[in-house]
Amino acid sequence: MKMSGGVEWALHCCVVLTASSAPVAAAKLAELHDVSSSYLAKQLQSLARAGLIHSVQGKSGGYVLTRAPESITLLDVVRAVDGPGPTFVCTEIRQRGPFATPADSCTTPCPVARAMWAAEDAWRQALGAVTIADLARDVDANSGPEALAGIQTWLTSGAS
Amino acid sequence: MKMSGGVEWALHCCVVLTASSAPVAAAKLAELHDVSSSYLAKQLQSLARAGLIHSVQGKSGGYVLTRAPESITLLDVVRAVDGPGPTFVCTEIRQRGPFATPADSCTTPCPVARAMWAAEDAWRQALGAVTIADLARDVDANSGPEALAGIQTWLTSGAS
DNA sequence: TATACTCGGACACAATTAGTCCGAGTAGCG
DNA sequence: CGCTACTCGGACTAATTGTGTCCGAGTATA
Repeated sequence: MKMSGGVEWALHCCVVLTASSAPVAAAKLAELHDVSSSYLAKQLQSLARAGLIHSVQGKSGGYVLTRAPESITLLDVVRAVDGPGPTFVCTEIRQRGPFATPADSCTTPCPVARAMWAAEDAWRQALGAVTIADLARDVDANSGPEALAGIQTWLTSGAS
Repeated sequence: MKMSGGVEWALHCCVVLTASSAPVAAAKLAELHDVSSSYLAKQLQSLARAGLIHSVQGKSGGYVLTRAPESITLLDVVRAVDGPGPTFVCTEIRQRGPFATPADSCTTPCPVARAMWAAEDAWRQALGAVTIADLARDVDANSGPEALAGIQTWLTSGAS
């Protein structure tokens, strides 16, 4: 069970988009991170479909955050890119085999599934407690404020 | 990102193994759950490699739990079957591209990775707090104590 | 000692993820 | 007002991982 690597790209892109209010093209983000622009486009499309970013077309188009960074959680990004479904899927093993419990007795989910889903909920809650703004602040604290500032000027200027 | 379905099988097998102190063959467990015996064998091998169950060879061989059910957590099973590695892998995006932060400044992990790993830790902690014994107790409460008892007699007797 | 039953690892197949490509659409410019 | 150039969007292909199967090595039993 490995998480889609696109999640990492999407998160970094969201942090970068924090620095610019003007639309940023997918190719620019790809060059900034030195990743495949074609593939990054797919992740950005997922974010757009989920309503986290808005796409503006045309000559000077690109992507912009739709909401304030404080109101976008990591859970939102993960659900958008990696899919909203639960990681653990219960196939109702208890209803199969010679000792199958009858279906009418299965009003509550399987205890195994309950425990696994409870752990997933803890994971989701932890992800939902962190916002993109928190990440941007941490990046500032780590790499210094001049980093994001430099990126911002690089994004707005047409430099390659 | 979907968890390996074998985790579900392995957990149910561990719960069933709680009921029997004698070795249980993989084929028996497969028939009980109505799943592929060949594939279930692979999961049991993973559990054996991790030291959670012990394999007894020979004519009346099978698998037995090595420890008490109270000391086997769901995290142990998940790590054994699904792999111990983290679900989120950091590819150090920050060290790439025109604004790459130099490697010597990367003493602490990327903030993005830190947040993701913190969420994973919450998930693992929740999994580590539940034991196979807890699951068996819940199954008893749900399906009634006669269910596991019947399975136990079915396992020990040579019935097909 | 022969045998039948067990696990164990090596071998194919399928599904999901990763990555690429070209077409539809739109804002800017002449 | 039309053209151009640049953007996103979805459809297509390749690689990796998970799923499922098979047969051989080993051991307790009779």
